[in-house]
Amino acid sequence: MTIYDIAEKAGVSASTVSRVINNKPGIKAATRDKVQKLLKEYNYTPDENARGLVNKATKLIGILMADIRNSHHSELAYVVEKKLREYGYCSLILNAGYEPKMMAESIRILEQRKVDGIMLVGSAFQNDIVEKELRERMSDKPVVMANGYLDLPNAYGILVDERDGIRQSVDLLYSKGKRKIAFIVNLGTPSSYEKLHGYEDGLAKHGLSEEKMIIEVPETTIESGFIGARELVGKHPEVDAVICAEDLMALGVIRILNELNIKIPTQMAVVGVNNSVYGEVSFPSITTLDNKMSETGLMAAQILVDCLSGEEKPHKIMLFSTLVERETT
Amino acid sequence: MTIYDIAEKAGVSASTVSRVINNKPGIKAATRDKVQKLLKEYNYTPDENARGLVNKATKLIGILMADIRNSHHSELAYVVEKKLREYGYCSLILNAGYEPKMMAESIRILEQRKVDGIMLVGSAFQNDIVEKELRERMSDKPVVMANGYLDLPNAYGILVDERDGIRQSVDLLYSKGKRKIAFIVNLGTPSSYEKLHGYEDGLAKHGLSEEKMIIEVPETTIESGFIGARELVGKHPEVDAVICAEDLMALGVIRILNELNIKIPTQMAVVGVNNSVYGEVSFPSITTLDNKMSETGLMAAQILVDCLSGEEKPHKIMLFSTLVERETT
DNA sequence: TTGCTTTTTGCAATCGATTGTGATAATATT
DNA sequence: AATATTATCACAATCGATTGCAAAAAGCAA
Repeated sequence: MTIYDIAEKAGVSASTVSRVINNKPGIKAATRDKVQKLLKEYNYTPDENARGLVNKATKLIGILMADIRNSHHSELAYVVEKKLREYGYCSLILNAGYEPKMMAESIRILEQRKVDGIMLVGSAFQNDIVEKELRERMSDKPVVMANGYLDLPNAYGILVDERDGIRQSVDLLYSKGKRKIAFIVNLGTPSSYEKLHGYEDGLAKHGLSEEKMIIEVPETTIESGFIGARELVGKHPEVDAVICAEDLMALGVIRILNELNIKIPTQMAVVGVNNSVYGEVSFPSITTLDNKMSETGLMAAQILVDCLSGEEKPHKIMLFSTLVERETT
Repeated sequence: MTIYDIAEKAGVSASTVSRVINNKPGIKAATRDKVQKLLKEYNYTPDENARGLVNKATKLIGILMADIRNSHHSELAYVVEKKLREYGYCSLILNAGYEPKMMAESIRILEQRKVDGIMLVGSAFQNDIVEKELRERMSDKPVVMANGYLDLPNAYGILVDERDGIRQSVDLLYSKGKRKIAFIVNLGTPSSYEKLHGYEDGLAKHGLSEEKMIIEVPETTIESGFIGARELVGKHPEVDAVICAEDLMALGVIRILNELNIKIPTQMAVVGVNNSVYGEVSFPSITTLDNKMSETGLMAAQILVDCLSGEEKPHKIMLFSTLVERETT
C-alpha cells in the first residue's frame, strides 16, 4: 500500500493524499474525508524511510551503549527510549562495548542510518577516539551523553554529582554517631577520584580529616569487598563505619561482617554506591547512593528532543545524588 | 556527500559510482580505483534509507522487548543485537511493556519503519492481540520469538525446556540423598505449569510421587520466598529440599533458613530457576537452572538471518536447560 | 582503415514519499 | 453576465540511492 494506491482508489492525486496525511490545509472537507476513510480501510502507514529521504529527518535516534546488560545502562536506555518514543522518535540501539574502536565503528553505522541525533549511555564514551569520530561525522547533530560529558560544541552532558553524594554519606554516618569512617575504593577511573574527593570533603566538614582511612582494592567486585573487609577488621578494629565505592563491594563487606558476627549497623555501618539490585535483596539491605538513572535518562532524552526542535539548552547539567537509607545504617 | 557529488568529482556518472560501491562488474580498473579513492577521501557512506527504498530491504530488524531492564531480556537483546550486526543488520529496539495494546502499537511502528524482520524477546508476546497484529502487518516477514512460541506460518520460536530442567533438579536432589522434596511456585503463567509438570515428572521417576508437596505463593518475589519458607518449616518439618520456581524466591527462602539457623544444604537443600544475578552473590550461593539466554538469543538471531536469506528453518526449537551447581546443594 | 565484438559507461526510470507552482473549478463582486 | 478572487487540486521535481538498456569507447581481425 503506497500513497499512489490510495490516490488511485480515491480518484485524486498522490499529493492530495500526502496533504491529507500530514494535515496540510487547502483540501476540501469532502475529499479529505474520502481519503481518510480509504487510509483507514487499507490500514495505510507511510514509509518512514521514504519520508526521511525528502524531509531530511529520519526521526531515528542512535543510542550507543557500552553494555546493555549492565543494569544501570539498561535502566537509562529504558527511560530514554520511552521518552523519545513519546516524541515520535525511534531508537536505534547499538551495543558498542568498551573498546573505542568499536564505538567509532558504531558511530559510522549511525551516520549511515542518518540518525537525527545521538545518545551516549555511560561514561565509557568519554574518550578521544569517540570525540574525533563525532567531530568528523556528527558535527551537525545533537549528541547527548547520559552520565558523562564531552567537550564538543554540539554535545550535551548530564551527570550526577558523585562527589557530593559521598559527602552526604559521610554526613549520614556522622549523624549516626560514627567517627571512624573508612573508604573502600578501587582507584583508577575518573569517577573513583570524584568519590574520593567527596569522602575527603565529608571528613573535612566534620573536622575528621585526621581520621582518613582509605583502603584500596584491586577491582570493584564482591571479592574486593572481601579483601577490603578483612583488611579493615584486621588492621583497623577501631573503625565503626565504611563507605564502599560500589554496592557490589559493600555486599562483600557485609558477607564478611556477618561471618565474623560483627553487628550491622551498631558495630559497623556500611554504605554503598549505585543503588544496584543487590542492595535491596542483601541481608541486611544496603544503604546506598541513588545514581539517579531514571532522572538522568529522562533529562538526557528531553534535552535531545528539545535540541532537535531548535531550542537552546545548557551543555552540562549536574544532578544531585540522594541517599537511600536501609538496614546497614 | 551524495553519490552524485562523488560522481561529479570523479568525472563519471552516479551509476558508475554506485557500481563501484557495490562491487558490480563491468567497470574499468582505472575508474574503479579513481572512484574508490574519492570515496575514501570524502569519507562517503551510502544513505541506508535511500538504499532501502529501492532495494526493498532496510537491513533493519525490529526487536520488541517487554522490559529491557529485566536482566534476562537485556542478556538476550545483547547477543541478538551483536549477532545481527555481524550480518549487517541494525536493531530497532522498542520497549513494548507488558500490555498487549502497547505491543500492537509497537508492531505498527515497526511496520512503518519497514523492518526486514522482527524479534520478540520474552514470552509476554504470546497473546492473541500480538498474534493478530503480526498476522495483519507482518505476514510476509520472518518473526522470531526468543523464549516462546507463536503459531504463525512465518513465526519461529526458541525456548528452553523448563519441564525437563526441573526434572533434572529433582534428579540432582535425589542423588544428594534428598527424599522429601518440596516445590514453591506461583501458579498462573504457562511457564509455571511447565515447571510443575517437571517437578511431578522428577518425583515419578524416582517413585516419590506420594511425597509431592507443592507450596503455592502469591507472587514470584523475595517476599513470596519468605512466605513459602515459613510454611515449609512450620507445617512440613520433614522436608529436606526445596525447588523454587524462581531464584528470587530461593533468595527469600535462604534468608529465612539462615535466620532459623537451618543448615544449607545438609538440613535443607535449595534449588532456584533462572540463573539470575542474585544466585551468585547470595550467601550461600544458589544452585539454579541455567535459562540459556545467550544460547537462545544466538539461535534466535541466527534463525532470523537465515530466514532472511531464504533458508528453510524449523519453526520450533527446544534447548535443554542445565544445572548450575552451587552452595545450596 | 573498416567493420564487428566486447567492454565500459551514461541515461532515465524507479522506490515512496513531500512540496512549490500553476491550472482548474468554485465562489464572490460589480 | 462578465470578471475578479479564492479554494482545490494535479503536475512535476526532488530526496539518494539502484539497475536495465542503450550508447559510446575500446579492442580485435581482416
